[in-house]
Amino acid sequence: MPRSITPRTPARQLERDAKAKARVGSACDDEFEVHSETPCDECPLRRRRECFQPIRPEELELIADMKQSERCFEAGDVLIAENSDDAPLYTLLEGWAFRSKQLPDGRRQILDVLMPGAFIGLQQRITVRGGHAVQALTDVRVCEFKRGTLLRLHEQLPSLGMDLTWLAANGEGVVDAHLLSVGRRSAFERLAALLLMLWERAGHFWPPRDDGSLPLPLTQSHLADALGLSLVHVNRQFRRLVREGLLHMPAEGWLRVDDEAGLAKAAQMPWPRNLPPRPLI
Amino acid sequence: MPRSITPRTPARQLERDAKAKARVGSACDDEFEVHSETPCDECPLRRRRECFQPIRPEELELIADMKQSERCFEAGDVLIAENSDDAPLYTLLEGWAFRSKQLPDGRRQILDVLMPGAFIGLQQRITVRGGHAVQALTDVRVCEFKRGTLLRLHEQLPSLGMDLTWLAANGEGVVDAHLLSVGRRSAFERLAALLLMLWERAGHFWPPRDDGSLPLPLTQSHLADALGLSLVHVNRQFRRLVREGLLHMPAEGWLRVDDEAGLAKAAQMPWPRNLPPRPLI
DNA sequence: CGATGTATTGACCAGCTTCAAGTAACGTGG
DNA sequence: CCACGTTACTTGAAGCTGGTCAATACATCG
Repeated sequence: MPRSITPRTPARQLERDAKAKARVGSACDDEFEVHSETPCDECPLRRRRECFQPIRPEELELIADMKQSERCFEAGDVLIAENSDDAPLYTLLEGWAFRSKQLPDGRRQILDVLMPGAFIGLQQRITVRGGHAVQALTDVRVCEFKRGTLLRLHEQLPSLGMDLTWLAANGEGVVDAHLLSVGRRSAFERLAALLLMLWERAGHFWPPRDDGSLPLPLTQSHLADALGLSLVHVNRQFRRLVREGLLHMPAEGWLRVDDEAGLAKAAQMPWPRNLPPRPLI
Repeated sequence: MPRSITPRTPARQLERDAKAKARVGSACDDEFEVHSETPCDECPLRRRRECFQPIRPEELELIADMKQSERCFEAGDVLIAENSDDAPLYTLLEGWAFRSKQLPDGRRQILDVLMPGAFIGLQQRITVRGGHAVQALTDVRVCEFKRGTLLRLHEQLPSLGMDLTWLAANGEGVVDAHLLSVGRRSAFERLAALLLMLWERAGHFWPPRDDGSLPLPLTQSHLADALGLSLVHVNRQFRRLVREGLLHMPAEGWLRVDDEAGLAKAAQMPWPRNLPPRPLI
């Protein structure tokens, strides 16, 4: 299986991502907004009890204290460059993003897809050796933390330090699962597994449209880079999933899974798979 | 369809790994040794200043306090099963091990190779959803920690809590790099990259033999499972690396890299790549 | 000395990439 | 309003990477 032929993402695509930066019109008007619009104790994310663990008042207070500002990025913007050694620390508040790494010749691997609540930049702060890039898939709003946040969270409230360890360890688990896919699942299984996971996670944050579909702001090119496949082959396998009645795309950017159990079977995944609530910092 | 795409590790192999458990003759006589043979403040691992960060006396004291015992496993033993929800916490003291995940039908992906100093079990303690298995490649000695170690390290010494976060985040970085390989490197590049990484890391812990070779207790079958390739194809690419004069195996289980720069070039990797010292807990 | 595990090699073929071409949707500027 | 450029999605044909099957060699071991 020539996954090793390893498709090289056309330079065109990478340029496109960069060019998106130049676009105008975003959900937020000021990229450099300095004041926090939303007080942490009213953070709408925390109301999603099924996603996030409850928090104690003193924890919330410390987090609010470490919050520096909110920032907005537009779809395609690079939040963190791959080799930045002084990356900021964010929590994703709204929108989609992804983490990726690249080979010198431009081949790109998407490591993980980020949804609200994701804690961004932990690795860059810690590991010296080349980290990963983080890029926005949609317009995005993040909460930026002050310098020294990691240390202070650990020192002042060990329970939050524990949460940081939790987030880091959980992140590794997510990549582990993805590596199993890319290494040992067929193209068909791989795509099924990824779409099922995205469908499950997206359901936690966005309400379905009237037709039951959820947003999926990944292009097939993104899916290809996430799965280690070529764009063309992702398309073929996607068509097959549709043909078999497991899912369909009512509109570009919208996905509807019609047979979750069937998709899970195609993906060789256990189902259902209730994810426990996670810490939100 | 063919699950054929992805090579399925023969059941034979997995059985073999299990059977190894039954073998006799190991470096340690008693698998259930309860007392710690080595006081933490004399831990020989800590003398490797180029690998591990220095530690303060109060940190060392707490760690020693949390140490429960040392245990030995034989090559092939399963230290942690893939779906155990109550896994212990270890630090690898001697020997080699690996982390892996499996699909229901037996296809196996090796996620990471573990060498001395590796902190084992963090993910299982944290993530509920199916974790990974940990298995010994050679006879192995580990330091087992008491229950509640994670919490106490965080609560009593935030600097150690920070180290835990460091280890977890770094672990994710390692898997990220591996995922880039499996997803986007050709078979040849992939094998070169893995061997180069193992060569580099092994050099930190084991002295070269007279012929300059280092131990490499992975069979080609292990390499295949780590790289998402078939055993046969790993062999072909390995022969090619030898043919091109980049490395060779003077004896089974021993590797000698003859041209590090050339291997790095074949692997599409930056070189040299000096790894910073890491925390040792 | 057969049994087992590991490395090696050849022959064949299939999964996936590449190349190429074509459709559709959208925004732009004339 | 309509050409025109851009991006995303589709589909077909050809060929390469890497999988499968099979057989050999070689070591270690009870």
